[in-house]
Amino acid sequence: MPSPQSRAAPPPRPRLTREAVLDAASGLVSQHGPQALTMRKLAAELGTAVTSIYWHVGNRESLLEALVERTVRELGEIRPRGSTPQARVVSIARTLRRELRARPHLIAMVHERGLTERMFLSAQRALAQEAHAAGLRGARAAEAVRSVQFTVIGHVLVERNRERAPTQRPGEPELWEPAEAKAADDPALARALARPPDPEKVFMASVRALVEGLLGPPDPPLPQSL
Amino acid sequence: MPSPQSRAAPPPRPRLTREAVLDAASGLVSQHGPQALTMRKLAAELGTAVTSIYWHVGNRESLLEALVERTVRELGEIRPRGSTPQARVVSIARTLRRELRARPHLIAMVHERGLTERMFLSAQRALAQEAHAAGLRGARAAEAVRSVQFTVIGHVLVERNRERAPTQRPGEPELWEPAEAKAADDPALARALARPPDPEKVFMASVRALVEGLLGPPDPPLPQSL
DNA sequence: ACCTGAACACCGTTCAAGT
DNA sequence: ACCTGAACACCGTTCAAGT
Repeated sequence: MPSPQSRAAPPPRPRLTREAVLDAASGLVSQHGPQALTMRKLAAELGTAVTSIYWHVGNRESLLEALVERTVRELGEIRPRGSTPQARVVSIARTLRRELRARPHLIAMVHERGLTERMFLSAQRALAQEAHAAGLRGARAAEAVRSVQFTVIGHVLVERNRERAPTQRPGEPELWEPAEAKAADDPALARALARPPDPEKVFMASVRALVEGLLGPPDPPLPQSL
Repeated sequence: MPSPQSRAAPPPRPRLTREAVLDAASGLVSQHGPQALTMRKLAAELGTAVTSIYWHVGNRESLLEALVERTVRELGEIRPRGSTPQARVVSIARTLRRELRARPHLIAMVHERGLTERMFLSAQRALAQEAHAAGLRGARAAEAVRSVQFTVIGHVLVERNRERAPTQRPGEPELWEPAEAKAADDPALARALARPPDPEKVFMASVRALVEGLLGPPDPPLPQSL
């Protein structure tokens, strides 16, 4: 007898709980996407009747909502690094990108439910501080904050889009092949566009150019030996 | 007798055709989103048996694929306007934004299937030309093209996200209310962030800043009186 | 308070049969 | 070549009934 107080009871399946349901659901979604989450599969995974799940989480839609809510909450505080406002804004952008890319399916669900922006509120505060430090004030500073915010979120969405893309015909390679390239005035440009882009490079180049356009070039942090 | 060759035939329902199926499906999707497109509703709309549809389009998934294909094809050629490369790039960005926002549901489907980028190939060509005209060459020009491309697509995705968003609690207004604003060093900034952003303004500010960061300030088109 | 199976109304898809 | 209804395997959800 493994446990003294309950003899002959069926194996120690712990009581079904809302948390257990969410965990199992999160597992299904993380691995195979939300379409893999059916109430019947979930029940099988949990070893309960389908209808028990309804008692704990209401219905499928509010189950998904709970998962999204959890994901939004999980995205932690942002700690900017760097010695100039420009560098710190770039570091915020970088951190956000990394966090988002770690949870593709769940982030997609957050996006579908229109909560992407809410997930970014703490980042928004950090950006506001840096805009202020760079000398921007009032409405202009707010505009800069939002430009960075929209651009970062946007790039992450575009990247995700590219990753899910099936092989595209006609794709960039075909369209920028030598034939076209000869006609172009810049063969090196044509060749570069024929290669698949490095999304991280594009992201960093965009963010740097945007930040410079918004905040201007950084002040030299210290008088150098010159 | 309305038509001589066929007396007593049931009303002149024209033969079911692939095009008719696509049109009806497109209507359902455009108005109520892809989840409103069920094979049974579609059949009812067309006045045929559910199974007839399968003969013409295969199955639901390839029907949706055909709709997406159509949408990608419909996005026309881009005609840049303006007298400097900078202005022309901005005009390209503007046009793309408008085209995309005219077909929200279909564009979302293009996005879900990872074809957003393919839809942008003609725009990419136009951007490459402008980057070249601005003096960028080779890999640097390609990077600029992609920065603009990613940024524009990204902003459109973010905007769509915001539009579908349910009212968010806690939202920006609550989080940037006076209480917080007092603590901030810039009350005007806090007030500006408490107001809902004007997406068009954010878009234009981002694109302008990005283009300046990438291409530099435009040359004066003509020597001015000074 | 928690769990259950039966039943309902919906799906997409296949298939043999019609014309 | 085109269209049909019946049937299958799957859904999410409700509900009365159990403990």
